[in-house]
Order: sequence, then structure tokens, then C-alpha cells
Amino acid sequence: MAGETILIVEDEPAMRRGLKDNFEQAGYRVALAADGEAGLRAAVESRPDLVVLDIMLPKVNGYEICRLIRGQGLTMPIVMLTAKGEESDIVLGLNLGADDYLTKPFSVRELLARCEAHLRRAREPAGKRYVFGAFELDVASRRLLREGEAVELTPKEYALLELLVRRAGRALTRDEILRQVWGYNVFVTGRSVDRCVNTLRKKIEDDPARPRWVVTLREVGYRFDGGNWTGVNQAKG
Amino acid sequence: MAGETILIVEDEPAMRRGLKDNFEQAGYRVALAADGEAGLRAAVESRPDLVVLDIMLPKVNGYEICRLIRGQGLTMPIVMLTAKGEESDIVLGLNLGADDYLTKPFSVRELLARCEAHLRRAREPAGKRYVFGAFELDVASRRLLREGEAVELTPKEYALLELLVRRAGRALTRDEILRQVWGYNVFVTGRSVDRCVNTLRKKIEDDPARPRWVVTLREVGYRFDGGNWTGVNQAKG
DNA sequence: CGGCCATGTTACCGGCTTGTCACCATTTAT
DNA sequence: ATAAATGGTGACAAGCCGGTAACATGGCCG
Repeated sequence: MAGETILIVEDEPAMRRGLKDNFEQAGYRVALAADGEAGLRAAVESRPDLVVLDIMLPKVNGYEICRLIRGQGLTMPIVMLTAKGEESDIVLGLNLGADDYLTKPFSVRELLARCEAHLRRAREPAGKRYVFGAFELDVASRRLLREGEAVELTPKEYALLELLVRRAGRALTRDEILRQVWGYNVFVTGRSVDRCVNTLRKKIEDDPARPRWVVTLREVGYRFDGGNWTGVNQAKG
Repeated sequence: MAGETILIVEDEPAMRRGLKDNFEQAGYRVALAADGEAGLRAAVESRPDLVVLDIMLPKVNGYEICRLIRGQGLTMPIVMLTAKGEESDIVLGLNLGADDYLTKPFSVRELLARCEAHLRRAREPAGKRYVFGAFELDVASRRLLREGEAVELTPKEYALLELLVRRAGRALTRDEILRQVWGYNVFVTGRSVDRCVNTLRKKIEDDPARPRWVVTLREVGYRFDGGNWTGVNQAKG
């Protein structure tokens, strides 16, 4: 599966390796860079969806990289990693252009959570509408309409549907779904996904036993079959 | 859309440079001032559309600048930048006529977002009226009328309603509402939003238990359902 | 100085959501 | 073919969330 791509710019090998493992474990694709120069190059060329950027880098520091990346017109979220004692520098402007920063030592789980939050925000072209069949999913208002009539969805159902629709045509593992819909620190059986899919199907499928939209991928998870749908991109408000 | 002029009053060169880059990147014209005196002069002479004002400035501090700018009869939005530990002064700053403030280190993206919000508001024609059902919200006079009769709203209730109505049809998170209505660094429980919605509903809903206008989005926040309303865009009332 | 009003917090309640379990259907492997 | 595994589905109980009222606080004005 093709998750989003994270670029990790970190000179210390152990940390670099650890971060790579963790992000891949979480379902992302990972690009690595060991110094500022390579980091900037990678950011420009491979256009990652998010950059994790250590501040203490040989030759060019994180702040410069950050500024240069932004100077290229790139707008992806940048999360900075700083060591204790560098905080005062942050106040002086190291955070310029970055979206977030964590102080070492940090919890990897927290880093993942924050990155996920930024990605979610960046993913959202707020005001976008997804049309499939007689349905219309309006992200901005968090509503699902069937021929203009509102379909009542529970929070989980809505979140699930939005995720599926956004990634229409892509296989989503239960794990991925759990992470995106339920969050990180939640201990929930994978079956809960099935359960939620189940109730969702009752509301959007003509024949829930023979689903048209949310199809099961045995041993894997689910996939939304948008097929020949009309993706309407509405100007933001 | 953009092209508006931002005046940045900031004594620290790196920060000044970074802010300039970022605002220009975002499509604004930028005027710079390195100290309070120059800042005040620039504000008066070049009439920027918005001022970004550091508080710690040589010679004259940000509060004074703010007061003096307002004393000149200038009404453009002023966004203050403060360092940690100066928070206690914030109330002072807001009272002196600042519209917003951020605490360093801040995300430049957030600063841009807030400035954009202020500019959007300033751009909006005063005297706009929103009509829904038998109600009429008159922004210019900050009044809500029900069939011509004034409905008494507390300041918070009014601010909440105005926000909801302005963003009618959009899902608003509690967090968003808190920041827009209560302000940014205010420490207030999310429940306060609920409570305010509660009292507001009593005044505008026929059946507060089954709200027609302000609908609850479980686990998220609220949304104003303008539905089939009559949006009257009246220049000047 | 005292009372009123706005508003934030706390507590409690009721309902909806949802996670789990249990059982069944279907598919897959041996 | 049979057993194991996987997912669909109904039931159910627990927990969470928001509505609501009561209380506390603090500012403003007479």
C-alpha cells in the first residue's frame, strides 16, 4: 500500500534508523537524509508529504533547511526535533516556517501522533465534496446526503466513511483504519472495524450483504470502490 | 485576493527576515520597521492593512506603539508577538487595542492563518445581514432581531452566534469555537462552549431540545444549519 | 459597599455509541 | 471433505458525551 511519504532529515544513524522503523511500522513510506544538503534536495525532488527535521545538522542547520524548503514554495508540514537546551534558540526564530517541534527526548508515539495530525490537516482540502452514486459526502459540514436528504451517521461511521472515500480505490488495512479513525493510544480489537463497517453498510448500501461501495478484502481490510464517480472539487470558503 | 500590505515591527534581524520572507511568499507586500519609533511612523505613513508587532522593542515597547497607533485613529488589525513569560501582559495588550497575539515560539503557518482571518474580517463589508427563519442578525449593530423584535444576547452568546452564522453549514470544532470566540491563550474548558450554546439555544430555538439551527456534532462541535435560508447581502444598513 | 449580571466550573443524568462476545456463513487449506 | 480461519451480524452492557441546572466568581454600576 502506498501511505504518505515522510522525509526524515537526521544525522545521527541510530535515531535515523529508529525513526524510519517507526514510521514504516505505522504504514508510511520513508525517505531519509543524513545532512541538510541531502535533506533539501530530497524535499525538493521527492516531494514528501511531511518532513521531520532535526535541528542540529552538519553544515546547514535545520532552520536554514526549513527556510530554503519554504523558499521553494513547498508547503508541506515540517516538524522539528530539538535537543534540550536549544529551546532558547527556538524563541529566536528557529521555528520559523516549521509547523511543530518536539524536544528530545520525545515519545515516538507522540511524534507519530503529531505528524498524523498535521497530515490530516494538510490532507483536507476543506470544502471538498465526494459524490458517489446518489450520495454526496460534504467534508466541511461533516454531512452525508442521499439525494439531498441527510443520512444520519455516528461519529465513528462518519470518520470511517470519510477515510475510505478519501482513499477510494485503495486497499486499507484494519490497522491503518484503526490508526486513522480510532487514534493511536486506543486499544481496540480489529473486529471493531468490521463492526463499524457493518453498521455503515446498512446505511449506504442497497444490499449490505452484497456491498457496492465498501468492499471487503479478505485477510487485509477494506476498500472503497468509487469506480466511476464524480469527484467534485468545490472552492473553499 | 492578497496584495495587502503587512507592517512588521520586529527588532531581531533573523526573525524580521524570516517573517518578511514568509509573508511575501504568501503574496503580501511587506513593510519593515526595526524599532518602535520607526514602526509608528510607518504605520501612520504607509497605512498598512495589518500590523505584526513584537512586544519587546528598543526605545518604545509594543504596547505603547499599539496605543499610539490607535490614538491616530487607525483601525487596522494588530497582531502582537510575545515571548514566554510575558503572558501576564497580554490582557494589557488586548485592552490597548491589539486584536490578537501569539506566544513565541509560534508556527508561522498559524501566524499567517490568523492574519488572513483578520484581514478577511476587515475586508468584509460592514452592515451585512444574515437572515434565517424569523431571525435577522445585523452584524453592524451587533443585534439579533426576531420578527423585528430585539432578542437580548450576552456578549458571548452574540459572538458565538455570529461565528456560527458566518460559517453556516460548516462543522466547527469546540477548539475552533473557543479560539474564535474566547480568544487564543485563554484557558477555558470546552464545556463552556456547550454551556454557551445551551443558553443561546434557549433564545433562538423553538424547541431547544430539538435544535433547528445550532445542531450538535457529537465528539466534534457544532454546526449552524442555515439550510434554506435567505442570505441577504446588504451593503450598508 | 452591595447587588446584579455574565460566565466559567462542577456535578449529575440520560441516551446514544460502541466495543465485545457469541454465533453463523463463507472461504481456504490440508 | 473436513477443519480452521475469517468476516458478517445480532445482542448487550458499559462508558462516554452532551444537556442541564446549580454553584462560584468576578466585574460593573449604582
